[in-house]
Amino acid sequence: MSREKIETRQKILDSTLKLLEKSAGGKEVRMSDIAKDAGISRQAVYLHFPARADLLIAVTYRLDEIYDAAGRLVKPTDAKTGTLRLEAYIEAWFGYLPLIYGVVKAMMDMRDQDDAAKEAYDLRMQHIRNACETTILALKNENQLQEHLTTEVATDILWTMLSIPTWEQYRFQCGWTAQECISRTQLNAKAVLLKP
Amino acid sequence: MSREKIETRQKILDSTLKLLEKSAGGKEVRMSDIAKDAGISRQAVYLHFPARADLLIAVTYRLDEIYDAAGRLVKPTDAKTGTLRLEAYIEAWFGYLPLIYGVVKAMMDMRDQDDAAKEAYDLRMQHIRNACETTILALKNENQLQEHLTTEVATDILWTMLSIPTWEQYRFQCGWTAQECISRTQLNAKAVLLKP
DNA sequence: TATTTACTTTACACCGTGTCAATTGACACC
DNA sequence: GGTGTCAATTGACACGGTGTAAAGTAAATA
Repeated sequence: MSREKIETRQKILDSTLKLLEKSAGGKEVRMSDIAKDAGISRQAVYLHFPARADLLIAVTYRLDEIYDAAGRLVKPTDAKTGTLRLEAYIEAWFGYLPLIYGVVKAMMDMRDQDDAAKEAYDLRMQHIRNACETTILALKNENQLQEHLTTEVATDILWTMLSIPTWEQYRFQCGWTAQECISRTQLNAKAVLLKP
Repeated sequence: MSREKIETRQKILDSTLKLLEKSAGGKEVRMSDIAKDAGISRQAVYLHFPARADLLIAVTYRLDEIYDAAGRLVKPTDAKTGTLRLEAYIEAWFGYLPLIYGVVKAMMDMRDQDDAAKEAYDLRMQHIRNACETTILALKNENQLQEHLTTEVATDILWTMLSIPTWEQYRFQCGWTAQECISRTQLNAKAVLLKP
């Protein structure tokens, strides 16, 4: 039955997830490591996922299920004011990011070797950008946005403040805690985007 | 004579530089490409540089010579006020970065495969951070720094605003021009760091 | 003339990804 | 019981890129 097949597929996904989460650099997680962890042969992995990139992409979807990405990142929409919404979104995204970091990192590394990986990554980043844009629009509607900023430029700026490399730098180069990344980014975003 | 040797070494460095600059992703510049461009055998490259990482590192030094990195990045020290200095430094660094981007990118990609490359890269970033710190100190001395910011946190923030991934995002994801990267970052830095 | 130096050619080891073919073991259907 | 099929196994291999090793060449130098 294909029952077995589905179970093995899950095992592969879970093992990949586990390995990527622990060695949060992604690079030293080879197909053979995944196979070994899942208790199957390396070739069996290729039976379920034609290439490493496909596996990584599938893992990101699994991840979203597990942590309810949609729910988390939509919640800030409830906020009453634009400013609160800005804060809530920063908190939601930078609160979610640490959970998915290992996998995201692996995707990033894969980008310049595999077009599908690049596409999947870019799509995700585009989602973040859209969320940034609606947040900026909320500010603009309340006439809170700095006058010299167009919607687009403001979106670019917020998007970059919330980019993964920015977070990585704060977290690992500057040694900030995850909470500091959130609260300081909230302050910075307000300083840059909002009227005085 | 070792005259020949030195000349060949230069040829290798120049070819590497040329190739890295044009295909500004760095990844598809192989040792064999470099050799071909320099008009020598691949093995001759290894005669001069034990490994790819060593070659890349050597290229960064060559680059600093060519563009007078030291001169450029020290000039902002002349600025009369802390604010001017902040602006001058952002302009200097983000003006220099495009020139060296291809090589820097190659170094970044090399980082997680080679410890020496990582070390060299980190050292360079540390230099940037030091410059950020002295800039912040200048602001602090003039009592221009936001009260809620310690020197260290302010340095971290500026350093991250000036990080290569941040610039990459502005430049290639957001499509900003090099000049926009400079002027908008100047505005943002002032908004975040300076008292209102 | 003999040696050294810079480089060449050829060949190969290593690693990780991905492919292929032959085989095994389990279950299902009639 | 025989047949088919499906998941997975084993073992081998191609490819691309880095790096190593050895033998040969041609010119400069002592």
